[in-house]
Amino acid sequence: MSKEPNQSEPIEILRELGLKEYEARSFVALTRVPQGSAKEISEIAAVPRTRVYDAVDQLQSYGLVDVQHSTPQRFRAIPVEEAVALLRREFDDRFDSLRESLEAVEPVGDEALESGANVWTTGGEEAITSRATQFVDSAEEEIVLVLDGGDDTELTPERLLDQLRAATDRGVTVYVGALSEGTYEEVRARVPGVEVFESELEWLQPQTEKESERIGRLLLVDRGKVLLSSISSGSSNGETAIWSDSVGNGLTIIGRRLLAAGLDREAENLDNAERGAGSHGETEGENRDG
Amino acid sequence: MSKEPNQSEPIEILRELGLKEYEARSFVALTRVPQGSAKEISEIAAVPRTRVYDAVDQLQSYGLVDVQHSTPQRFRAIPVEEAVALLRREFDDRFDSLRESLEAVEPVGDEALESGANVWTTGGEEAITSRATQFVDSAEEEIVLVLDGGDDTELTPERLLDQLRAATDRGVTVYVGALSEGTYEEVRARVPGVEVFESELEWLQPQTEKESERIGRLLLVDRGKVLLSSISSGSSNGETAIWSDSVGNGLTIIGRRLLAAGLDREAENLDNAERGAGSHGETEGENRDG
DNA sequence: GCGTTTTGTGACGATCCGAGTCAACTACCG
DNA sequence: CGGTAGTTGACTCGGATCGTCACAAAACGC
Repeated sequence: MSKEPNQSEPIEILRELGLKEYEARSFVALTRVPQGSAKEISEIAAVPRTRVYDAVDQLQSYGLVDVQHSTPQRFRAIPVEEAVALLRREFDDRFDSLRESLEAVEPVGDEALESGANVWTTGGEEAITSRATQFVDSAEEEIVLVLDGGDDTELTPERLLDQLRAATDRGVTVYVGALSEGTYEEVRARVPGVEVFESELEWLQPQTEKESERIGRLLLVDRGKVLLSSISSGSSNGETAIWSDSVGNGLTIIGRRLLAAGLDREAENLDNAERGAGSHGETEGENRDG
Repeated sequence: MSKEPNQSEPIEILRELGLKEYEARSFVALTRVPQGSAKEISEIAAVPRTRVYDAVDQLQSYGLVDVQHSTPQRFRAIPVEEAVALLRREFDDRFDSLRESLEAVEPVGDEALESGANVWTTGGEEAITSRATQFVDSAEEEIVLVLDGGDDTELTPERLLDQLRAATDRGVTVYVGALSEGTYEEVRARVPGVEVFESELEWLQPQTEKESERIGRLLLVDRGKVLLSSISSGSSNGETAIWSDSVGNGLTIIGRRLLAAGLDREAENLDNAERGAGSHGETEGENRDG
């Protein structure tokens, strides 16, 4: 990927950090040359000459470039190291302010929070991992985790594995169903006390080729909390998860049944437990392939 | 209901972090209540009800809120702590990527950099302090620093004072002209070996009341490097500095003469040194306004 | 069961900001 | 003195966002 230095990447990032197109382009151009005039910048950055001045003016007020008020003017970017450090500090301050101000105005609601009584959905790999970690943390007896590993995304980050091990250490039984060799080995190595089963859950993977979504992770904690994430390969957002921490809802029933195929080797009796519940048919019977 | 004026601050910050107006408002509203429906959010956040859905949808893809797909839908913000951490991580990644990509494409220029041969201007307190610190660091013999302290802005941050002391430790003579009592004392306490003079430089402060700019700091290093910053009280950007690290230009001459009033007590002879130079005028006399 | 209210989805116009172009003004050079 | 290059400001255009509305679907009350 080092074929053609994609100089559009830093521009993109700088835009995300709040710079305008011209500002970002001009700055990147300036980092590629010891110093430059408006004309040179215009040529390197593909920015209209007459707009370079505005852009650089802004950049200067940010402290990212130095300006020489000669004729013609000459511009110079501060070292990359310095620039990144500058921006980082700036945003760090914002994060601090954000937390303060958010915590300051938070109290408004008076109703007690009725935590976990239904099914929620969460987006974003980070947030989902966070939720999964919380679930694992709260486990008292049993954890069942099925992963569709062996791909690009990192569904088993350090902290999640750490929490899994912590769970085993405190006596929680951990079952892991791995759908790929890599995940299988990795989990086994990191979490010694785990019970790994190569489940018969291959059907979790795309059943119809056309579908652009596939299962990411499936987590069942203490037979009451369930998290199921899907990953859309489309251009839209990445991982989305539905989860619940309350027992007795449809999702839990489904989750149990999904896991039953792999679990009944380990604990056959539990299968019976919700077989009764399943027999009268959930309305949630989505995706029941023929 | 009750609109506290300060709840607009987190919204502002969130916008700076890339969220849209409605997204920011909705999120802040959600942090103020354990959970809420679209209607409630609409009322708290002053966002059109029908647009709450779009906003929350985005927030969910960011991982900042959880969505309950019931009827009516219910929304819930992740804890503030978590949200800030999430955003912080996200931006940290961007900074890393930025640095990598910037350093990857940097080499383009072929002309050797002719460092410091003229007058530059820099914007932003951070960047200016950075530049000043570099100057102090490079000092070998003498440092002259005049501060207009006694105000809101922090023109003498820790690191600058530290560098000043380091300079004295390595044998550099440091003169400090303090225009206010507070600055005077602070510098004296932090930098033991310093020569402090209460200069006759009061004229550095606004001479005409209408002017909205005043001198921030004036730094002269080794009789060759000069940094002069002004602070505009206006609505525009804050501190701006002009500086040069080359001897013999007009700014240096001016800077020396400016300091002469305070310095000739300490070293009267130097005043004569550039009196001759100033008389016949430099060719670099750019910006010779008036 | 039926009508009303609330909720969710989509579309539409208004508005704002940034991108891009142009022309005029100023400073430098021959 | 005229030509060239540099610099600034004003202008148009387009896309994104804001704000409103209309309508279908679902829930609720009688």
